Amino acid sequence: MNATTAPQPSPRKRSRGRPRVLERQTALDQAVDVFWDHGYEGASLELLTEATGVSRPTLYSAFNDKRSLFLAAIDAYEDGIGAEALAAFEAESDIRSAVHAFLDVSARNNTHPDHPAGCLVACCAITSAQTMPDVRAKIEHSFRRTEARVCARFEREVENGELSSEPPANERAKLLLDLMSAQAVRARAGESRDDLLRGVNARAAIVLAHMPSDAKDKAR
Amino acid sequence: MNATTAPQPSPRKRSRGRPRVLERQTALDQAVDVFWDHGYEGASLELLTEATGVSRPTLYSAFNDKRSLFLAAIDAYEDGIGAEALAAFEAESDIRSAVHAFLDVSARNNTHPDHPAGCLVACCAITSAQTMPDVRAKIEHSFRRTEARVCARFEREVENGELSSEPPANERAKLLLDLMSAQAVRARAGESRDDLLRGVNARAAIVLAHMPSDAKDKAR
DNA sequence: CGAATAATCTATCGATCGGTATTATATTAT
DNA sequence: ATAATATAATACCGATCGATAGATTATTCG
Repeated sequence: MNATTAPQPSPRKRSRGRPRVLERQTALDQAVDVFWDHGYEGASLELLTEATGVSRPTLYSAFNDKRSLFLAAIDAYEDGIGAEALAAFEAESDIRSAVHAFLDVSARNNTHPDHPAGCLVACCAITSAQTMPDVRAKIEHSFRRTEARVCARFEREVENGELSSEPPANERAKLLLDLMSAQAVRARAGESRDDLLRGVNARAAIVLAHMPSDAKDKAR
Repeated sequence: MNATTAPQPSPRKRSRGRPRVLERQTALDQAVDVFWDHGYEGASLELLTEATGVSRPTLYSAFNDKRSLFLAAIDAYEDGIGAEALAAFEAESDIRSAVHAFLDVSARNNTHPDHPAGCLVACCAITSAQTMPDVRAKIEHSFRRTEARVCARFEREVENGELSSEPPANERAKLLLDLMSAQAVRARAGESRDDLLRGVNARAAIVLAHMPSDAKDKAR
């Protein structure tokens, strides 16, 4: 769970003044789609207020400025859509199903009709990584975390004898994340949902295959 | 070779008026770095004129507007830095060396100290793919082309008996491009040149390995 | 009922955006 | 020289940028 900005008590305490109409999470979800479509620089306050349905000052009272809103939107994405692939991965008991589910959910989210193509993090925030150090740190942390969780699972499966110890679990985890990133790029470049889904089986097989990291191994 | 805008006769004909100081290719190379750093929306005319060293109207006389300049910059990138990995791939006679060179050059370009991190196409233009259809088309075309060239080479190697026919050459090609995209994302997310280069051997081995696309194949 | 409080919106800020009309400058042709 | 021509820079355009001051509205407390 991320806590970049102040929390919002769930059963909101009846307080004195005018009742709040801005629902933080809802507004964030709308903002996510705007940033996802246009990137940070391309997401104007006009687009953001239009999408969230609240005025500029209301948005600024909840989030400090556009930059903070962007960071909060990245968190919201990572806690929501961005977390689904890993959740699906961890929900499967069979490692083959788990890898498949990870890529399948990822592919579907990258081409979901209700959202922009690709991945907010891999396709949009990544652009801002060069100029906004905290965005880069956020992306790096997110990748590291997912990779660590996947790696841990792979290590368990090696112990269970379900996965070969070669290549090492951490390399296998890196590979799975690489293929996730690549799917996002492909989706953003226009690859259709069907095409992407057709590739899931092959990608899952690659991740699960026994592939010695020793480059001298014969390929023929 | 791309020809989005008017060509510039190489031994420029001595013409009547004031001699031209703007060197199209040089200006484009500078513009590439600005877009690469800031993305399309973040690359202001002020940054672009500062980088190219010419004034706004001069830039507009050579390229029609910011959008056209961006498209031309993408072309310049693809014809230059973006073409190096494929060139290195095709320059190697041994397929193992070729795959390694492709990933190695790609990794080095993604972390070159003289340029922004990552890849202009995969990390910056990709953001604009959602809002600028011709950018998306350009990316798609570029990917397709590289993939086709790699695929053709793989097919030849299968005929030569240097590569197994399973997985099919086109899947192997897709995989190599996926790993290239993933390297770009990783570089942009902050992965160091050394870390990236350390992964090249493993990635090359994955591409070269015999990995049946049949998902039922045992992974243990 | 006011008074106090809190959240909202209208209207507007200066700065910067992409883009251009105009003028200045450097060359060749006559 | 002077005219013709081509390129470049100065200065500025309206529009939009992110951000905010101040007025407005809706609620609770006394």
